[in-house]
Amino acid sequence: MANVTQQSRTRRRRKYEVVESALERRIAGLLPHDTLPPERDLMREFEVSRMTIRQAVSRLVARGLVYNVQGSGTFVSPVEVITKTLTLTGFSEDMRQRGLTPSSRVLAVDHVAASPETAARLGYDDPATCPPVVRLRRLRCADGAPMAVETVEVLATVADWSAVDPSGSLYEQLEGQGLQIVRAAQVIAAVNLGVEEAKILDQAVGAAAIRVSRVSYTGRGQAVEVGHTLYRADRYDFDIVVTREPR
Amino acid sequence: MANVTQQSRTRRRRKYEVVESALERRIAGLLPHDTLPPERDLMREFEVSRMTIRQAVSRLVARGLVYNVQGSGTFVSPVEVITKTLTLTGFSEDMRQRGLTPSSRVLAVDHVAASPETAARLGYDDPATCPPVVRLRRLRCADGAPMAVETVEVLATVADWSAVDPSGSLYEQLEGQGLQIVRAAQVIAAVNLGVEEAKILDQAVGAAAIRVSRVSYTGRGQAVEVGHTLYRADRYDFDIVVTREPR
DNA sequence: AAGTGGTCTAGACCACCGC
DNA sequence: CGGTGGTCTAGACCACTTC
Repeated sequence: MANVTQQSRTRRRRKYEVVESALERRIAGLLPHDTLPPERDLMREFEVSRMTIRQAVSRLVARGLVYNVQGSGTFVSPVEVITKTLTLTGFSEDMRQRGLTPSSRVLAVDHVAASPETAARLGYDDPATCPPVVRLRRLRCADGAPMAVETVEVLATVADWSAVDPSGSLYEQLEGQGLQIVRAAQVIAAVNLGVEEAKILDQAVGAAAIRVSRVSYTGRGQAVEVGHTLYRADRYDFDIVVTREPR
Repeated sequence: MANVTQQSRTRRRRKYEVVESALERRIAGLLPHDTLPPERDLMREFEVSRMTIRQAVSRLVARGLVYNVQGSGTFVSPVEVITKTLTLTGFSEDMRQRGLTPSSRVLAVDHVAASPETAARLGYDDPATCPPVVRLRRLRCADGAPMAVETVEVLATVADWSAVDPSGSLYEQLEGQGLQIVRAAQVIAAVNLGVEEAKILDQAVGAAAIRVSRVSYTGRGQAVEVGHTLYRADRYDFDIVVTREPR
């Protein structure tokens, strides 16, 4: 059967993953500012080295579940909401996280040459060297009501498009084909809706809207997707968590 | 002299910091997708253990300067812009990063009891138990022109307010007093400007604006500041980098 | 002084990539 | 197959907090 690089199913569970999820379950039963056992105790309990414990704990710190105080201990974070958003999600995943049901109406789907602007955003200095793109324009709805108008352009060469359903979650389908998008640069701006956009979104002309422009990259830093999404401001806001030091 | 917990000036330079900045300089002279030396070579070069090398490299990966490919090597990332924003910055720092000169006009500064809503956002279930706050409302300008209206409320108990200049960078001054804000939850929304706001920002009534609401936390997860900032949409956008997996 | 997390060493084996 | 990054061990000393 298929071609796609098979990522070994049921691969060995990393020890730090075992410790991490065990601690996560334990944290769920604790109160804010409760103390976790010292790392040296956890070593004995899980029968692993201290570095493995520290890797597990540091992942929990990065996720905001616990915090360290040097010379004192490791403690449960008081804010649980804080792990909300910061991760790259497509519209469908985003809506499901918010407890809404996503749906789509496909407005246009084309297989076209990349415009000079798109080519530039994808990192091609010379537009002629840029492969064609699949251009998809969709009205995205949540619980049946219009939420956003989205335009995405993906390098046609990175996926098997005959297997893609344009009304479903693009990110999830691309991931299923082995395309790993790891990072995206987004620009969030506020705009007043124009006549056409207002009509599509069932809003008044001039109503405020959130415009998110995006360039997505693989782990190797190759840009594979550009897009922009125009959200109804009365139904959508953008939750992020920012940190002072870069991790 | 002062009280503040003095964080040892000129503390010992960590070995991984030395390696990190040395590699950073080297990367600056390389091209995208160029190969970094293998970790075992770097061990010998810097005369440190492999774990120290890996810690330095992993920080560069987290910052987006390089990427790893298992079984192959470590390579220079093609996108340099990508380390732009994601870190928590105050207005002054933000503007300087964008190459603009920040200034302020103080509209109001009060020492008041926390409103029930503010107390709730700071994590106090019972407003009566919440300490008073210092409330500061400012017009923020960039290169002399209005950019944003900002309201911040900080727990009065966490700083020595007699030493704070309300027209300067609040975050930097609080940090100078030893108050470490590590993380903030932000909600970004688009709004249409009302009459009063429009006048202050020198915009038309109904013009789109970006509204950022924020709750800031220390490393221990204690909320110490709430605030919201209203930016002119024609002069400001919000650049962030999101990752697929939380670090 | 004792206990904690932070840094660091010098090894080892594994999983994966490219030849 | 050799070389690479990914994981893991069993220690050590340091910096800091708490008593």
